[in-house]
Amino acid sequence: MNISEAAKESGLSAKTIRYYEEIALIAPASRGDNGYRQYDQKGVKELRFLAHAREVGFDLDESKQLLDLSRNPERQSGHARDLVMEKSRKLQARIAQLVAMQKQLLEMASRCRGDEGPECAILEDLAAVER
Amino acid sequence: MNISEAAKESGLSAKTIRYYEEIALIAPASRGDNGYRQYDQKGVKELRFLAHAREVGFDLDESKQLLDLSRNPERQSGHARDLVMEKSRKLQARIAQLVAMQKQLLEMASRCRGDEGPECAILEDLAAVER
DNA sequence: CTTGACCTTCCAGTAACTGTAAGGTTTACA
DNA sequence: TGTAAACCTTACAGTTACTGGAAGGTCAAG
Repeated sequence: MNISEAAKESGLSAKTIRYYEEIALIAPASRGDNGYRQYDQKGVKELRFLAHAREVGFDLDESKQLLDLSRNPERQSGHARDLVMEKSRKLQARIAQLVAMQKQLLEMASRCRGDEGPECAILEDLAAVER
Repeated sequence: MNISEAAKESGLSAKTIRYYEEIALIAPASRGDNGYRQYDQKGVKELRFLAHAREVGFDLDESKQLLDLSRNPERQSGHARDLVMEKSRKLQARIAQLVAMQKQLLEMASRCRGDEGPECAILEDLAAVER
């Protein structure tokens, strides 16, 4: 199958697939007589794996580690688990940070009349020395 | 005051301040005889404003809009409020997305023994067609 | 007078792509 | 048979918001 079908099947864009090949995240695809990249089910499965890993928040480096692990029959499941738990911890921290931002935004908005006048606590909040 | 003191006072790095000047987010600082950038309280206040806006999640473009608003005495508070509410909505969506990721990570981890053996539901989850 | 801590500019690199240009191939249809 | 749309290719630039580093000028202390 050509790259656009592999894209459809995997959930990645054709551009992204070429990019993953370029940075050696995946092996170079075999080529047809016309020079077009050819993908089989095995290739698509790897692409899907990467798409899913990215979706749940792994960066490319981590996704590659996971993929290498999945390719290795000698693997230790503890490695995959460690990666996931570490990611989960980081994600938890990031969520807490965003929740705090959100709270502050709503607080600022509630103290701003939001009419045609110039008075706005939002702008004062941002200019203040400490928060 | 020199750039490193302005950095300390504003919470930005000296590098970042130069960068903000370069992209015209702030006006070019005046220079002393030695060519060093000079900052006064007004300049520091703008830098602090930007630092705070970034901290609560605005990107540089949005931060600039807010800063322009704060500089304009003819401003309408509704504009600032709109920016904040829009950001709040986007943040809410992002948080929901991260929470969903987090949930999935924990679910995957719970189904992986995490020992020296190769069996690991995490890797199967990632390889699966749909989730 | 030299050492260290400043400051300057400029260029490269980061993450993970996306956009665009310029061109070759394939397929459908009139 | 011609041609236009829809593929494919590579290569390079742009994105966001900086950070790091090199090469060199300036300043304050001892």
